[in-house]
Amino acid sequence: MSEESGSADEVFGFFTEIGIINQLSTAMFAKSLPDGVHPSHFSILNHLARMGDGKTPMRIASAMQVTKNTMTHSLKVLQERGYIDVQPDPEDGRGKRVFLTDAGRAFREEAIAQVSEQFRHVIGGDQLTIMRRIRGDLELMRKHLDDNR
Amino acid sequence: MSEESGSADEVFGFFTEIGIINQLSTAMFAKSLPDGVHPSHFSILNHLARMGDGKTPMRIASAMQVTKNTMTHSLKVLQERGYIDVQPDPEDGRGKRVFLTDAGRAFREEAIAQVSEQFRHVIGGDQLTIMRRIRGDLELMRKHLDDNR
DNA sequence: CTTGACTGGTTCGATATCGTACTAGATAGT
DNA sequence: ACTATCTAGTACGATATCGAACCAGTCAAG
Repeated sequence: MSEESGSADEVFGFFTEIGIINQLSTAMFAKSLPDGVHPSHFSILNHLARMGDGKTPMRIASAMQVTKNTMTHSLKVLQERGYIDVQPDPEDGRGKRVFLTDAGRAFREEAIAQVSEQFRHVIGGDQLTIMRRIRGDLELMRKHLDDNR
Repeated sequence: MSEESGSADEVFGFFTEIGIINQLSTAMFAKSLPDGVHPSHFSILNHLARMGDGKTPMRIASAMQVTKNTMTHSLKVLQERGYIDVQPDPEDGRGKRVFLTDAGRAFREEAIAQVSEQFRHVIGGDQLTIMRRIRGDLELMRKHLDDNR
């Protein structure tokens, strides 16, 4: 193998490792969420709670790294469950604004409690140490990929 | 916030970062694959080429971290495309064995070339350095999650 | 042997996601 | 002011994935 395919193997192996960790953590996450609520739905609520609501669907889609189609679908689900309130954007006739309802905020709090409980059994001191150690590098990698996609 | 929710935030942020990297790399990967071939399909071919074919669907499913339902579906796609050959397991009346065809091997080679080409433009020396630096920690984390799910 | 528990694989229904195409409103160029 | 281009959101079809239910073959306990 040439040095190019050697690094290709390295790159592929790296992203494979990332993929497996993502899948295992997402599955664990999904299991600790109440029935029928997908991790991506929770992420939207979490984003709105942390960064402030009243954002447009497109802004949320960009932040969540999904297409606007997916966001339309996810918001419909959250709206049906009464966790968000979607209103027309007063400043842009095309746009909408997404607001958290009290039920949405309550649900998020509850979900965080359940997820924390679940993860407390799996994530120990060693794991936290690893997370803190490589977090910066992960952010660098993410930013680079994001800028060069 | 208490120290527990503090570490919950840390954990959540870490896995979010992992998820975004996974999504960006998968999307990039998918774009550099020929029409209609999903990254997961390629991964199966790659696994069979690297680890040797003749494995059962269940073994492949475990290695790929997907359910057997998904494997049934993926194998059907690969078979329709003529990339694999599925035969009954002579040692187990329930089981099957999956073999790569010449077309499957050729397709894998070609895909690797295309993917390498694509990634060469995005993954530079800095990124390789990061990958090498955190690869060991990622493997530790993956193993831990895998053992404790 | 025979029966009960387990395992490999398939089928079915549900869902999250994406790509393409479309509509309606906004914005820039002339 | 008009037109062309761009953008926000939706609709539709396709697909990957999962969970639950199911069938058929294996295996162990008596």
